[in-house]
Amino acid sequence: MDIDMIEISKALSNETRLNILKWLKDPEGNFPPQGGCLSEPVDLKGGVCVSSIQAKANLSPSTVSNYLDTLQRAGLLLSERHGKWTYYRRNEKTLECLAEYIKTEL
Amino acid sequence: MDIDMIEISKALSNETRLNILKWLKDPEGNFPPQGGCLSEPVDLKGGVCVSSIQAKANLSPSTVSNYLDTLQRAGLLLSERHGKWTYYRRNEKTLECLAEYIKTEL
DNA sequence: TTTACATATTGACAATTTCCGAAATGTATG
DNA sequence: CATACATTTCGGAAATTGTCAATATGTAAA
Repeated sequence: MDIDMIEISKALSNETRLNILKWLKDPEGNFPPQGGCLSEPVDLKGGVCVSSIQAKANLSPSTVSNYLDTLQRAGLLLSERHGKWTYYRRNEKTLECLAEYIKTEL
Repeated sequence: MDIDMIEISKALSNETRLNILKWLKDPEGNFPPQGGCLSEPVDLKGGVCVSSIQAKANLSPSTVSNYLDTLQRAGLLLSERHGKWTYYRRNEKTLECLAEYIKTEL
């Protein structure tokens, strides 16, 4: 796993994006139940759809979509599409690597 | 110790600033001997003066001075003035707290 | 105290980022 | 297929950042 420290730092240097990351630590506690409208039951792995995140962030859909993309490109989030919805969840692997990188390389 | 994650992330989202932080992990290996012009011998604690860093970064003095200030305001560097020179060194405490913060809070 | 040098601050301009509304795309349903 | 809805992409205005040259400040030495 390679850490693009600049990309990650840029992604983390915004309050809302930081909040999204924290909120997704506890999806059940921070968001309404997900996947209720899906025809087939799917394991969403704690993923949350864009509109739930958008409602909590209180920013426009396009901005939130953009933020989620930024976090994903930095490797901090994973996304999975089911029907109309895109579910985003944390990429714990990257977070672990990041902590390790800071401890040993930085 | 409180971590201002946004301030720190902004400071880290620039290649040169990231390099400065890494260079300062090994001051003896990366910079010429420091403090040679001081009248009294002082323990510089691995600190490196601005002009040495500027020479290695290959940017203008004002830019480098600015970058060092940014890193210091984020708590990542410490500075100490001796005579005409300002010696900058890493603030390991913040780095440790940062890694810990990412592991537990983020 | 005049000079020289190390660093910091200021002012300017280009490049990038933030954030939105509008438009486009994908997907399910009538 | 036509519609509705979730999300993404696009285009642009405002704010921030990158970077420098010029200027200012602090300090030591002549």
